[in-house]
Amino acid sequence: MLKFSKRFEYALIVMVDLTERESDAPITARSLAERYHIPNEILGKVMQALKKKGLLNSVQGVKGGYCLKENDPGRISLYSILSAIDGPVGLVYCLCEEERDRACNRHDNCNIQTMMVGIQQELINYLKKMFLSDVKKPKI
Amino acid sequence: MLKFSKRFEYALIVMVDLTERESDAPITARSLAERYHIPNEILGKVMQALKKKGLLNSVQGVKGGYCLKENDPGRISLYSILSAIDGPVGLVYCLCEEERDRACNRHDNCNIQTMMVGIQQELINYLKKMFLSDVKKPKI
DNA sequence: GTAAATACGACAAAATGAGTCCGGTATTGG
DNA sequence: CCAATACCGGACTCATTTTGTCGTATTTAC
Repeated sequence: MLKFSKRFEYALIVMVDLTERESDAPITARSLAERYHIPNEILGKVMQALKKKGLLNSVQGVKGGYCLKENDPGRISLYSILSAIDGPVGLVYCLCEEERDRACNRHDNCNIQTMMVGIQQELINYLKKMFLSDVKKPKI
Repeated sequence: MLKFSKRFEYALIVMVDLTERESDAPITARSLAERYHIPNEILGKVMQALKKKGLLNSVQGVKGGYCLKENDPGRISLYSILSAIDGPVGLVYCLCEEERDRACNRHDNCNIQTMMVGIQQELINYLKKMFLSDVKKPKI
């Protein structure tokens, strides 16, 4: 039904939260989970994924936690967050590199592929141009 | 994972097909299903939905079938097709009128709502501006 | 050493989507 | 009239995906 995943929502929430903090002391996943009413373990995995993709740094052990790798919210695009969590954007299977095998069997007589490419590109371009710094002032 | 539904793909395929025909004689759902390798009953329901939403006309009985209600492909927007099949676009539950009850429990301290509204509006605007006549010449 | 935290994999539960089956109604053509 | 065709629509199953849970390591501050 064309919905963002919860995981992406969670990721967005914590990324925005982290950009709004002054201190860059590491924040635990647990404290963020409690603050935003997100299941603990889930948020843990989401943040691990964000770390793996180079969006967050992590510190293990007591007093550990996560903090932004790139501190300038004007350089963190929504696209980087989305693709970190949900993998590469592919509105239909045949446009998703890693899922080509699940594509339809229309191939040569597919009459909508060109259109799909256009829609997808438009969406991706927009998400690449939207940064966390744009939160309060959405581009119409 | 932010994917269009198969039903929407199917709807798009048949709508494009119908705009490319010269004759406006009704086409059976079955023949289109066979042509594009789409399960018969599924396509039937998709086209029924398109009819209900005023995008197609239908003729019952032998020699019956479906044809476009609006013949000018420059007046059929992708948005009208998407919302006919998948209901109103709502990238997250809290932005979907009919699913407010499933929204999160962050409410007042949700820090991403403004951003979400922006993304969704951008997508909707684009889909409203894209018509079937733009199929072969996608806007970059 | 213990407690608190990340890291990670396997699993369970819930939600969604895709597809099937059934019977009904309308219309054409013989 | 009758049979065949095709639209209509609801209930259901099945598969996939998403979401969430559990358990267990590993790291580190104190």
